[in-house]
Amino acid sequence: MANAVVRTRFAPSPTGIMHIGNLRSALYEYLIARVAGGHFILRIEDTDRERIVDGAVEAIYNTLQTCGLQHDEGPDIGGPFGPYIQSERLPTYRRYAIELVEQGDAYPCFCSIERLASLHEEQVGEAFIGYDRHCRDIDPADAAARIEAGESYVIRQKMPLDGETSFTDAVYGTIIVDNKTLEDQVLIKSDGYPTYNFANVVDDQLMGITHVVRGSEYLSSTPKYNLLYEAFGWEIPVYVHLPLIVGEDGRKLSKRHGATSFDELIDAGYLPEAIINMIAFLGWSPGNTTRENFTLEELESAFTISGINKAPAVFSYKKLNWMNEQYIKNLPDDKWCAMVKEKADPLFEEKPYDATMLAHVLKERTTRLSDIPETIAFMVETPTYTRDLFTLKRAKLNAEKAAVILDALITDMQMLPSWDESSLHDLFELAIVTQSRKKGEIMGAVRLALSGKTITPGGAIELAVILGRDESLSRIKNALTFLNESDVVSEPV
RNA sequence: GGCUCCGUGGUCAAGUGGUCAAGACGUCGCCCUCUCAAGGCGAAAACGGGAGUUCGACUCUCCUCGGAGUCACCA
Repeated sequence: MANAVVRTRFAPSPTGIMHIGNLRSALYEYLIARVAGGHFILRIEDTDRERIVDGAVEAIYNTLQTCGLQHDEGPDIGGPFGPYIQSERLPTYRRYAIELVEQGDAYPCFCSIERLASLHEEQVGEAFIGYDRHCRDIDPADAAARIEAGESYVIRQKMPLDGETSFTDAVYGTIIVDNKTLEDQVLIKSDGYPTYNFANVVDDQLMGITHVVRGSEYLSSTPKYNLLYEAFGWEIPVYVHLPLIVGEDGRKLSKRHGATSFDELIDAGYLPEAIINMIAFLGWSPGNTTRENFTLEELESAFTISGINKAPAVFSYKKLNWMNEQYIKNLPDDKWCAMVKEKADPLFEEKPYDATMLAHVLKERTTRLSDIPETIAFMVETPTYTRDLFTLKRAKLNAEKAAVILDALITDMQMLPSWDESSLHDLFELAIVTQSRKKGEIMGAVRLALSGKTITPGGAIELAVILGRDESLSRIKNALTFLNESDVVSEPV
């Protein structure tokens, strides 16, 4: 095992959304393979025919691709150990199940669902004993005859009645359980499909999986899988159980905790790279550095199994926000500009605007892409002014002063040969001198007139560039009109 | 309830017998500043509890408390 090529697999069931817990499992599985120069396999576990959701498999492909978690083998690209969809491997599971029955490690069970249900009811309040092993000792010949007669049955694993089973997990260490706490679990269901409990063992073995990576919710059933490996005489893989991702209330993350699927996070305006970086650090840390921003590529060489933590981790949206801001700030300008345009174009419609400047201004002010429309809404709405708006305490600006300032400025602005950042900058700097005003007064007055908002992304010059000459001038004129007409009680300037 | 696991600031976490117990997010304050951000500086904030072992425990042992997971013909 030590010198074998590391092979890991991501084995989701196509039951709907890609939960971030699943995504993190996929990420760690991918990373453990990549770090060791091994292979990452995708396998679809669709053995529960009732829970299959249309389009779920496509969603899995899309998510993996969007995140850059490229698999080496899988249903869509094939590989030497296919098929990679469990529903296409039924004969294999049956063959192995029969082998187990023949060697006495499993048995057919004819108990009805109803009988099982009443069994559970009787056990309420009592210590768990599970299935009562009613069919465990049926004579093989009788059992064969009943199967022949068409009676419905399942195949159950025959657990040892005493002794204990132990195994060593790469993150949780050695775990020991009494065999008498193990139930004779179902291996093959009455519909002929295997259970996860059986299929995952058979497939992991047949597909040469060396490291079984999965959530810690499987920790307590792992001894049962090991008994299966032993019954077949197979080598037990390295187990890497991952701590749970929980919500703010400490419970297993679920829908009620907010956006918990990859798609929802994307819709909310988070970048895939930020999501990956974020979940990489949920339950893992590099240890020898305090750095927290790692790209997928960097993780591919930095990841370590020993850095995986045991305690459950709370998913923090606040930290995700910060992480997303970091990634936005590091985006190449052209790429960021395209993202901004995607959000801004529909708002501006036919109105012209300077997308480059808008992107520039938004780059250090955006937490989530989905926040952009609200942030820039004022740019496409006609500003409504109040005299209070023009009161800037620190710049010592008020409505009266603003009227004077803008009045003195508007002509020069109209005459400005080139409406660009440096020209506007020079014009305002000159005004500061000629009007003997402080920068805050001039800039503040213009910014307020252009936006109608006390808080704006960017300052006077940036807004003027974004809005363009016509819109800017029109807004300043409107502001001036308002200031003059509303100036009922004139105060000394 | 049985079994299994977990327990360092609000959150993510480093720490592997000797540290004034890192760092990050968030929070608060200051600086910068045409607003808001960004950025810079600084602050508050933790080893669940109790016994041991030891010259010395966050680190080892036991107990206890708390939390979680699991007990399906779901994965």
